[in-house]
Amino acid sequence: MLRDTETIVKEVLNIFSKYLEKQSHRKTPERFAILEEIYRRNDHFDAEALYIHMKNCNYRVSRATVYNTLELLVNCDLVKKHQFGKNLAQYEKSYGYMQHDHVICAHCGKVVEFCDPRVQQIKNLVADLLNFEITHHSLNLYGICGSCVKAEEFSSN
Amino acid sequence: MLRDTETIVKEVLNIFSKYLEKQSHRKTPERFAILEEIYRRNDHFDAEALYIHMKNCNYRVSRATVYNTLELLVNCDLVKKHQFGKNLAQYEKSYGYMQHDHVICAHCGKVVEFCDPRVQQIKNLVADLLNFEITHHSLNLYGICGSCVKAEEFSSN
DNA sequence: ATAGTTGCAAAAGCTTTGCAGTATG
DNA sequence: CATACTGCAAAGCTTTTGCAACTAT
Repeated sequence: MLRDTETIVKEVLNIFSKYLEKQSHRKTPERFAILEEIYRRNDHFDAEALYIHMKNCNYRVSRATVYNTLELLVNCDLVKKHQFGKNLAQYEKSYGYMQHDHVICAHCGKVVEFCDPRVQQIKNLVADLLNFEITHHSLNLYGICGSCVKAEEFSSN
Repeated sequence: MLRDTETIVKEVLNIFSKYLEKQSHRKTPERFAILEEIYRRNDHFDAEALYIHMKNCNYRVSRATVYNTLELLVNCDLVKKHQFGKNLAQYEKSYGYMQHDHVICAHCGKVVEFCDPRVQQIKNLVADLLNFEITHHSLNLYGICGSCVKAEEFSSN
């Protein structure tokens, strides 16, 4: 049974609050507002989109604070940061979500998530063989999604 | 038996030449000089480092040409482009190399290569399940390498 | 009270683009 | 000889930084 958004928002605000306390960081309204906005939205987003969205909601935040807060949220594992081949960081909320990786359509930009236990096996083996303490990973598959393939076939006929 | 650098350089220059011809692109001395420099060097590099290196070797090239040529080389599979978590593209020569992935040390920046057949299995399964034509992928593991772990233990004692 | 945070704007860093000149096919 | 390519410099974009004002503790 999936918990509703309100419950999740409460939980993450609480987790963030405890994290800030532990790290002796200040609990500013901006930080909580940004976290809340992230968890009320879906999908992947970049820093600029989040900033614009905050502005549209009449929050008075700066880009600097958005970047600052995103970094904190990444550090306490409430948000994941990705790079899907472009020079642009993409973020996504991660609390309560299963660990997953991404397939990206090079044509339409669509991002689809998937999960494969073999990724963990690879991490374990590499950590062992190469003597690394692996903290996280990034696996992106790039290609063309079904609908874009069809569109291509259509236009070439 | 590994072929020597000269042989490999000749082969890639030849491959690039044929690629340019096929695509009706011009065979300029700058393009070949850049390819040759890449294949005479090792490890990963970024566009700026390559540009500086060309300058030091008294080639008269511009950044624009470096970026332009790198894109061509990526397109004909002679060079691979990576993003190791930073907003900075890293490149590496790929001809004659086994397909591999990377482990990156978050402390010292060291990049180690590894190869695991399960990556291909994952690609096949995802292509099938999600109906994608996968063209390439990027798998990076991030962590701390053995020597950096030791250094940490040392400094905390 | 004091120092961590904020907003703003400027700067930084990587990459792309516009343009006039050059050289390839 | 037409035009793709080049160098150079400027612009573009994302992200970071400096600083004065503010505010959480």
